[in-house]
Amino acid sequence: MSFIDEVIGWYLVNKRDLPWRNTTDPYIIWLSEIILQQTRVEQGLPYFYRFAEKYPSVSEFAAATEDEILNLWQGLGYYSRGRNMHRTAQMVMEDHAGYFPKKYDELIKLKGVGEYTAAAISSFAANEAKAVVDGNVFRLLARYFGIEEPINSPKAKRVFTALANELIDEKNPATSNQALMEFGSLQCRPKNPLCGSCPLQPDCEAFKKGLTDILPLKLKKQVSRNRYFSYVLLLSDGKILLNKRGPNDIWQNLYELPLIETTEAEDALNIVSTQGFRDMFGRAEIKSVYGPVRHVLSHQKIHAQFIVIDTIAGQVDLKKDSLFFADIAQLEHLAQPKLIFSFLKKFLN
DNA sequence: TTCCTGGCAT
DNA sequence: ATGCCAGGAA
Repeated sequence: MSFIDEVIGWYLVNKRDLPWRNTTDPYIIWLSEIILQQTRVEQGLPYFYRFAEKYPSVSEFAAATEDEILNLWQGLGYYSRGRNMHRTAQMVMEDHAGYFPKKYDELIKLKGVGEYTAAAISSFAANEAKAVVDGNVFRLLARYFGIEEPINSPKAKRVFTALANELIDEKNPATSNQALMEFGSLQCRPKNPLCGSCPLQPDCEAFKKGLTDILPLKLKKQVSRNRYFSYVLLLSDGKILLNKRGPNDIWQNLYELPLIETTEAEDALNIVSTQGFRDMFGRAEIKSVYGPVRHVLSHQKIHAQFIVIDTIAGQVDLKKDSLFFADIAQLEHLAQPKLIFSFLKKFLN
């Protein structure tokens, strides 16, 4: 039996029953695929249900505000996915009369939809024979064929996509694609792959050569930079001072506390005497300090401390127009990075 | 603690 | 080539 037939046979027996596998609605499939980018099924599943329920079709999604989308997205990470989805929903309403596209060539034009997602939606919704190549497929192919090209090298995507397109079952592209990913995810998993029960074991190059632990090869990522965030918590009359983050940095359009950033770790006492702090708050009394709290992103390590201060609201200078007072009760409607909402949740309760 | 996983945009 | 996020595993 051929490689792909083995994998499909395994899939039909072992597949998980996931909600987006029981539909050919490209909107629902798109929803699930974007949520599942860089995200585990178990983590994405509750978000998928929330989005599918609140926005049953692309028109409801497009009618929402970006704040509403990001609020529902809160905690999932990679927030550009949420922002791009919002723009894409509006593109679909305007350019496609509300009919979500299902052909690869149209899908690839949408914001946040790259080669993988376009192949996934077009094959699942319209049985287009485009091979999906996600992390699971990279790993499975690298091992089975003993490919030593690092999967994050510049040419890797070309090489693996070409191979996957040769292997795809042209008669059942949707099942073929699902099967490859599910097999990679559950059987040929990153750590401790289940070679003992693997139907591909006899022909697997990595297994035969004892290379399952080192394949796929991956170039080392560079070190991350340190950033020191001193957040200022100012409560006044049941209101809290917030900042909406802007472009060209992490957490775009999300809400956080007012922030003094420094290049080194600084004591809270030094922070309140910086020009940036004085501009915003004038003189203030430090009531307490929490931290440091470390928060790791792909290329940055955030060292945060939270400085609780006391001052008179009237003295606060809101000249930075991204600063504003919000009702505490309003907080749950404003999307915040995990670092912020975890702290506020703990502090305010 | 540290390490690792995971698509797209620029 | 590099930045974006969170959480599970080691």
